[in-house]
Amino acid sequence: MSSVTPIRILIADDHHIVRMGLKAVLQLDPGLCVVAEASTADEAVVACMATRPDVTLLDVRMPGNGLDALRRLRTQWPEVRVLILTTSELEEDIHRAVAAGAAGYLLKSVSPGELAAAIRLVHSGARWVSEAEARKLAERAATPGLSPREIEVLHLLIKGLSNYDISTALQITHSTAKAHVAHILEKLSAATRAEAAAEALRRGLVQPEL
Amino acid sequence: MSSVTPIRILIADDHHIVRMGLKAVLQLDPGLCVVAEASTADEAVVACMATRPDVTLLDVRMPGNGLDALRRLRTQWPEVRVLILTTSELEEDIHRAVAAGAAGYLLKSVSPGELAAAIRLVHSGARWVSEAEARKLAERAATPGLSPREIEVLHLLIKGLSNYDISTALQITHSTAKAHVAHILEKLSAATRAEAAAEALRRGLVQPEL
DNA sequence: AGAGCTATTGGCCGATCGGCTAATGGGAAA
DNA sequence: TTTCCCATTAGCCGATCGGCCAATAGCTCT
Repeated sequence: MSSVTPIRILIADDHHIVRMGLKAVLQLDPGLCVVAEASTADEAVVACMATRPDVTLLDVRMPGNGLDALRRLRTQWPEVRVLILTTSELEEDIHRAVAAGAAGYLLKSVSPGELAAAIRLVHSGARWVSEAEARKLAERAATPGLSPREIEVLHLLIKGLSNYDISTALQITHSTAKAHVAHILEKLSAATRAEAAAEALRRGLVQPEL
Repeated sequence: MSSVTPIRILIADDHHIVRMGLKAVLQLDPGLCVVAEASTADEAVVACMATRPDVTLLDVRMPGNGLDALRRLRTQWPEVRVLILTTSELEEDIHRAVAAGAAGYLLKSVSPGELAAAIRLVHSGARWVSEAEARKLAERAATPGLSPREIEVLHLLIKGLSNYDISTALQITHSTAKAHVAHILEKLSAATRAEAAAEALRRGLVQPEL
């Protein structure tokens, strides 16, 4: 029926293999048309602004930070419809993406049929977050977020610093460091700092560095 | 020159998109030929034994455990040449794969050219591990591994259990639990259990559950 | 037969943790 | 303005941690 104007799609993913796979999958559907590709966050912004696709498939984990690209796009072109397509199942990634205005969130394990359906949904103005990810979103929404200062403390805690060492590093008092750690434990529902460290990594609140 | 017999390849990956991408990339090279596909570990074993490909591209992270599939293949057919192609950069995954007899280890961010080159290398009998992963392998080899019992303790430690709670859970003495934790801290070069937890997750020694 | 690793247990001790209560000040939201 | 969150500081106290030394026993490798 609506075979007149295919949906114009931009693919933004740093994996060459994935880009090829997406093109192969999408070109099987006559209602879809890949109009541009990008392999970095910067390229994605440029390509999106230049070609003005109907839907952008974006990986949040890519060189230059895909999430930043999403934010930049939404700032300059609020009507842009970005469908996140990634392998990250971290609560934090899902939450940040949706908070930044993503129109949908899909894992790369998605089947071609579901992908096409999600693209059409997003193009029609709806939002689409896959079931498992939506559940994580709900969980995340129910728990309080850590303050920026607490995230700082969390980083040091994970490096194995004691409360005293943390207080020295942040130029605050031992009492204050203790208070931050206590808040972190409470917000993460952790009994010990070891559990808090594991939980923070599981949620994606901090990135394991190096 | 050697255009007579193309290298026969099996693709084992649970992502439909990736399988499509690999086929698209590999079919551009006349010296390569995809003869079969699998989307689970079991399928991979069956397909590999049935088609006897020259090289198998295998993702270690797939339903049914890709590593197990590798081990089963190597047991039944020791000459099998398996090239791991995955997104996992965890030291533990790399180490286990190579220890299980993988002929190579590549990340999915690999370029088509490098992929083809690696396939040819592996087919010729050589091993190929990408540079960054080889470095991690070397680091890993230099550090002592945790004993099975220590891994057990590690799991409980990450859940936030105290030494006493660990001793109760494992039906051992407080002293023994303390000793295990002390060994864990030493082997992971961690000053505290929080750092040990983070390091263990970073290396992939334990999987964040749920 | 030693050497080495693992699992186990015991005790001592100072440092650190985590819970508790309480207070101040700034900024933001209602 | 009142309320709420955040960052900050303070003290007390029992529980826990992490380092240290020492010992027994089983297993494997040499």
